[in-house]
Amino acid sequence: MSDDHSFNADAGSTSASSLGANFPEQEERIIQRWRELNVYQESLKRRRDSNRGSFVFYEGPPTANGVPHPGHCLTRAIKDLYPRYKTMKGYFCERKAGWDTHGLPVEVEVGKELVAAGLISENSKEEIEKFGIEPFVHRCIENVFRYTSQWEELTERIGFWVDLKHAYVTYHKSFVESVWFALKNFFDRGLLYQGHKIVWWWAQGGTALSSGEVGQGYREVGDPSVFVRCPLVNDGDDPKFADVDLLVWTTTPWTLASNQFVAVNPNLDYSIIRLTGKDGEVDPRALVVSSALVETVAGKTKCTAQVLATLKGTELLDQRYVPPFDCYYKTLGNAKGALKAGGEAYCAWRVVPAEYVTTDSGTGLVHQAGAFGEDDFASLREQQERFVDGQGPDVLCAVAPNGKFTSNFPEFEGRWVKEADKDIIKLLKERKLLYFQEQYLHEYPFCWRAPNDPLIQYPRKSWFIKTSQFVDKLLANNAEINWRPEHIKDGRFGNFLAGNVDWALSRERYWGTPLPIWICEETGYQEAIGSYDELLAKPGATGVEVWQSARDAAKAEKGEKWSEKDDELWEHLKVHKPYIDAITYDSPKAPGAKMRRAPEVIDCWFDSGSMPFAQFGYPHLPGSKEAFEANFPADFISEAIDQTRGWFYSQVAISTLLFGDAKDAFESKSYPHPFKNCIVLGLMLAEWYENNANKTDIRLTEKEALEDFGKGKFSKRVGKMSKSLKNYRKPKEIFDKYGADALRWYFFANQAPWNSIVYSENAIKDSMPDFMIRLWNVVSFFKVYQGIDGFAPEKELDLDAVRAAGGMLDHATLATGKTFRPYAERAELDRWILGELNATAQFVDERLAAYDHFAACGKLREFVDSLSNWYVRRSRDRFWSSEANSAKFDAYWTLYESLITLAKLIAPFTPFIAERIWLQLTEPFGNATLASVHWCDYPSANLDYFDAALSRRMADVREIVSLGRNARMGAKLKVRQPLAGIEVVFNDKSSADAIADYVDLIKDELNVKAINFIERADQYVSYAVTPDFKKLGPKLGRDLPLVKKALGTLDGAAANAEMLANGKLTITVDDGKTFELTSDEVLVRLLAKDGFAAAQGANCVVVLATELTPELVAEGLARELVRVVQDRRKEMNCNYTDRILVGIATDSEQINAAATAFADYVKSETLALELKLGALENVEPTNVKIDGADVAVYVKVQD
RNA sequence: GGGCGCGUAGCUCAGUUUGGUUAGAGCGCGUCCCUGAUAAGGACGAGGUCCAUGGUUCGAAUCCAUGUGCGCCCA
Repeated sequence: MSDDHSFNADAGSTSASSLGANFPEQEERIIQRWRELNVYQESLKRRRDSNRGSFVFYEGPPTANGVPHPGHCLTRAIKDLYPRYKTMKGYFCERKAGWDTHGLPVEVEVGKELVAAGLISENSKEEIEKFGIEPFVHRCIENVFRYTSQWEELTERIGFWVDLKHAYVTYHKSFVESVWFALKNFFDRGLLYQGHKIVWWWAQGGTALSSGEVGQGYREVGDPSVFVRCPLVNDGDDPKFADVDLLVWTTTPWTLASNQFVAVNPNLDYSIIRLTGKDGEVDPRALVVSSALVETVAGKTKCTAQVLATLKGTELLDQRYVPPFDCYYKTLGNAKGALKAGGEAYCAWRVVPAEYVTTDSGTGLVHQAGAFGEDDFASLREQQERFVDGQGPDVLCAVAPNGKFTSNFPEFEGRWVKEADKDIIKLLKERKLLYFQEQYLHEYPFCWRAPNDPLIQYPRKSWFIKTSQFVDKLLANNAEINWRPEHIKDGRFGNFLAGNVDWALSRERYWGTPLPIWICEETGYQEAIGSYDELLAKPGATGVEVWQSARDAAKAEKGEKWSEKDDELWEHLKVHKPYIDAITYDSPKAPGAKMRRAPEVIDCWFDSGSMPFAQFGYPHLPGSKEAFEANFPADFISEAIDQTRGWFYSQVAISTLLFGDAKDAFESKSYPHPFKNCIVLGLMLAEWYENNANKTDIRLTEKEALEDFGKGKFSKRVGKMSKSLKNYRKPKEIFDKYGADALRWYFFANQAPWNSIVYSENAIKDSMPDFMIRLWNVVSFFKVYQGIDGFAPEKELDLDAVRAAGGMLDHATLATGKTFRPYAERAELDRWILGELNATAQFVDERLAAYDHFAACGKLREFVDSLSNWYVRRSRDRFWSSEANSAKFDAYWTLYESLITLAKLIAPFTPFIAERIWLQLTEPFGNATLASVHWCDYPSANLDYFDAALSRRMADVREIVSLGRNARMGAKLKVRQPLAGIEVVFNDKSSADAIADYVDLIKDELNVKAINFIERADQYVSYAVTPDFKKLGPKLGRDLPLVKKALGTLDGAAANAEMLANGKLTITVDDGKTFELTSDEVLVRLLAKDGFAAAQGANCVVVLATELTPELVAEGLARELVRVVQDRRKEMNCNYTDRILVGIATDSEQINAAATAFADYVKSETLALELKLGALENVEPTNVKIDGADVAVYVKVQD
């Protein structure tokens, strides 16, 4: 590292030509440099013992078994921004990468492969088990890291600094054992239990589907909607319930055999009605329906209804009824159980309450079969809760896992439930229990792997974590988290927590963290195991040999190719299926019986939520306790909003249960944890072009669509990225065309991070000019003239002192430069931009500290605009002047310091261009300056240098110039034509005095000879007086509109005069009241009068002198000549310093005269040694028209 | 069906927490200017029922209520 600057950041550039932008190419070079110099690792090392302490970042683990897409670019960019910023602020911020490796997505991928290879016939559990769990799991492991290299490439290319070498991996033994530790803790505290869960079940395939899979398979179908009579038992002998049927509604007739309850909404009104048919026949049995639906229900069978009684839903509760089928009723109909509250009640076939029952459709009474719907199951659970344990209703289920009826429903035994619907309805009709049936259109899920198989809801045994017991704590923890945007806290996330249900943890699959529960084969006694060693230490533990022999066999097969990596892999495999299943031990409860593992694996979200401690192998690995303590909780995490119920929840839930903040937690930690700040990102959308004739025929760019489909034959679409449609572009395209900084800047600067963002090439491209390109042009400008003028800060500073000060070239260091003058001695323009620089640094730092990079970007963009379009533009004369005076050095030092500081300020946002600027500016210092801008301290602002009055003055000056240009435009007088002068009319003199120093600047900018500031000029302007609403609103209230009206009718000039004379104004309004207004309670605006070349702004009016004298015209022509010659120089690729000879040949006497009169001016502007009237020999002329005359211009470089 | 978010110029979005009477930016469009910083730059213009309705208020894009359209998540 002795020669840090041997790297030429822009090889091939020469001092007298500008630096091409070439962002992508230069970024690749910088990546190379970072790699070679270990810049990231070094940046950490430099902060290891920082007295600022550490800043903790958690990487939410992506799944590496898919290709990274544009959405991942966004998360990785945001995840990089804050750690970089905090590192520069002095914090030690490690960034440990991680990989999510378990779960169904991996299994599905592998299953597909096996099908494609002909190794299994279909992607089903049965087939996989036939194939063998062992080889299947091995294939899963291989699959997990299939796209690792693509991920690593993307990570490096986008500039995401993260420690990939020491990444945590969820299938690693240490990680799995950490997860076990947490689960054992939960089990021992009674928080992990076995229960039932209603799942979407693919009966033909014998497996449950995850919600994501179910979501893919919804289709609109027509299902039967049936209205069934259930006679009330009326054992209370209430006369109003005699001969009454409940009219019960369902859309799944096949579940009626398993009916257990009828639900009503306790808050609704119900009516008992008597129906009379069209033919006058009176129904002998009355019906109970929702009062709101009486007419609708009666109308279905064209009956008229007579209301016999109206009652509240609550009055129906606990009424017993006879279910449509007696499968269970015949034996259990009179079963009772003891209630916790005392007394006893019938277990089933009662009316129960359910708030979700509505009157939108049906009858307001809903059939409930606990086995076949989540709502139904919740009702069942609610009922079970009322009873003493074991005495309440069990789940009734007349359907086998294969989707066929069991012997409990003998009429239909062996028939597929969905197919039986029709015959079930027929049977109901025969038994006169069917009131009405119709078709009902709704969305219903089908299996995504077998699109003709409808899914059914079905109960499965499952392991749960009692998260619902901790709702208050989850909410208390959540309340302390700083969410960006804020509404997540009480909105989506808070609501989700408030409605918490127990976490269904287990999965009946193969590739996942095994559930660490061992069960006695005889007594059912259960134990949780916290680590592999603990397991082996159990009395009578055996079964390791299964793993051992498999490993030996693998080793033998691989022979010499066996490596350390294989050793590691097999070490991890120890804790996975099927090897872990082979391990058994002696049951402590039954002599001779074995403890065997519960066969399930766990939800992979539990893995990711465990990463705060599992990434360190806590608490088993040596040093893990220290590592965990030092890195808990995280200061910052960020993911997209889809993680609300994913990683955000899994982390908060596990952390709250495990670490709580009270005695019932494993170890008490104060809220919030496990993260303090979280930026929730919006969704990334794709943009594509769709063939109007065929919507699946798409193109990713407008150009391709135009070529392939033809004009007007396609439409632009914006929407979710879809793997199947392949409607998004590869990140690499953007990197290669515009660079990673361009993409990062687009993400950071274009919208608040929680808004959804379109991944659009045009949008990315469009966000470049006003920041990246403008900034680069300034750097390029600086380098060009620095080279010409030989401005060399490294020669003015003491290199040892530079090094001793940290090599960061901060203000104090630069101030020791020989020609560096204190700000106070510099021109207003310099003091202005340095003030803006400090204000910008202050603002950006403050916004980043508040996790508000969007606002920070706005400020940075504004500063670059000021620097480029005002500071450099207005300082060009000083850079171009041939004199080496202090004004020139001031300009160089000001620009140099601005760029150095700016490079540091933007480093977290656009790390590549920041590095490149830093290297460009510090290269000559050799190793006296830091080798990377990312090792620097983040600039600290000194607001003493920011003069608010000066900032305002400059804004006024810019406004005057803008108005002047506006007036020129109106008068059609281009800026190249000099004018005699302008008059600037102010309302008060102080404004004019304030900007008196800028007369030359304004004259130059507007190309006029003189400026007059005048205070009142009634010939040019009139005055409009309006109230200052903010001040007068509270004071005048209702009278304000009257005052406004009165002010509007005043003679503005007179009112203004009175105000200036007395400092106040007395007005009488319509109803005769009089008000006295002080001058700061009203606003006076100037209005330009018609008939002048003038423009009005907020504070002043600029009036142009439009008369042209022959001298002014001649000067204008001379400037035309300069422009033509400069154009020619550029065409000829002259160096900036080349001297030339110029010839002008024209018949226009005016032009000849102008060339003669302004020969010196033309020569100095164009670096011409000679200006000849007439042709140059052996030179091709350029023919142009100036002011209507033909002119031949000859330019030749002087050797 | 529930929850959350969003609705501002042709397009993409700021502004809304803390109400102030002339609502901003970029892109695109039009007119023009400038140019040895060139992946440039600048000025000006056209373009807005700030989703709708009602309310609070001297005053509403902003606060409240209701409705509506879209998106996301869940059912």
